[in-house]
Amino acid sequence: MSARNTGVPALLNAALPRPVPSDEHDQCPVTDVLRRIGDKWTVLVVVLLGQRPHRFNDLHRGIETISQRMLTRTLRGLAEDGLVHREVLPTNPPSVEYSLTRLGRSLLEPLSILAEWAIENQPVIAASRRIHNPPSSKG
Amino acid sequence: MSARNTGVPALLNAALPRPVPSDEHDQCPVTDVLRRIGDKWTVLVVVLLGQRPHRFNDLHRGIETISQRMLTRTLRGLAEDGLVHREVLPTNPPSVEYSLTRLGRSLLEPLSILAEWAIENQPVIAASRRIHNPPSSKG
DNA sequence: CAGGATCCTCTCTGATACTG
DNA sequence: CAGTATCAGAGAGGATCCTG
Repeated sequence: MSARNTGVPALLNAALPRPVPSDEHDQCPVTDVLRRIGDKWTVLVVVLLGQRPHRFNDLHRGIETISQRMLTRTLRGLAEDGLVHREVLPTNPPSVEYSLTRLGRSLLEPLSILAEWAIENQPVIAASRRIHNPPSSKG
Repeated sequence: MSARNTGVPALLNAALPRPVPSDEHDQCPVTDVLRRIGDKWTVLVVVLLGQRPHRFNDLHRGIETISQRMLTRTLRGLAEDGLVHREVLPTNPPSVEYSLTRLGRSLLEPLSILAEWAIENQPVIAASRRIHNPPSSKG
């Protein structure tokens, strides 16, 4: 019970002592990461690649509702950040294999913790939404 | 070294056994949470409220570059999900105090872990981006 | 003080068609 | 197979003006 029982984590508490860094917010690594994994498909792709490497159409079939365009963009963004490794295999026709880098795999841990929180508190959040968005206040 | 040394967290590994839940992805609580905190201001507001309760213009001044519109929307979303409590104080003119709920405070923990990861790996990510986005491949 | 209403811009996302 | 290019719609985000 060292850091587990800390109500307010030290890291977030120590930061932001000023009125408002303004442009510092744009360059904040936390904001940066959140905006990358906060899109529609990134996390799902990361999780799938966390299970095993995938080829492009392998992922495409694996997700079904994702468009090639978004899959391409998602993989591109992940590769650009060094979370995913893209390797062209010398087959015929050429195939491309995507896999998590060490950095990408390391993201799985904090992600799983957040996922655990989300799953655990889903009912509370859903209930709160129902209260604030009554289906219809009596008909 | 129970869960700390696990390369791939059990939670994420156990999930998604199927080809692709498709609509299940839209209702996934993890995706849901990520899309809420993945926007531009939510996390910053949560962190500020994690330090102490704030009034509306208190937050507005505290962030500076946020528009009233986005601050309103952000607080609204957070209150709707039950992460933030909105209380109208009987002052004249009326003031409104925002504070984290217990649910909101509980989010600080997983958030700080992700923040720690982001800060720790920021240099690697930035370096990867520079490699993939050369400022100009020589003239 | 704490917003609401309106207008505008940009990005995300998706559907479709085409290519090496 | 693994993409690229283009078009179109929805939502995020911001600026400005107005209100109780």
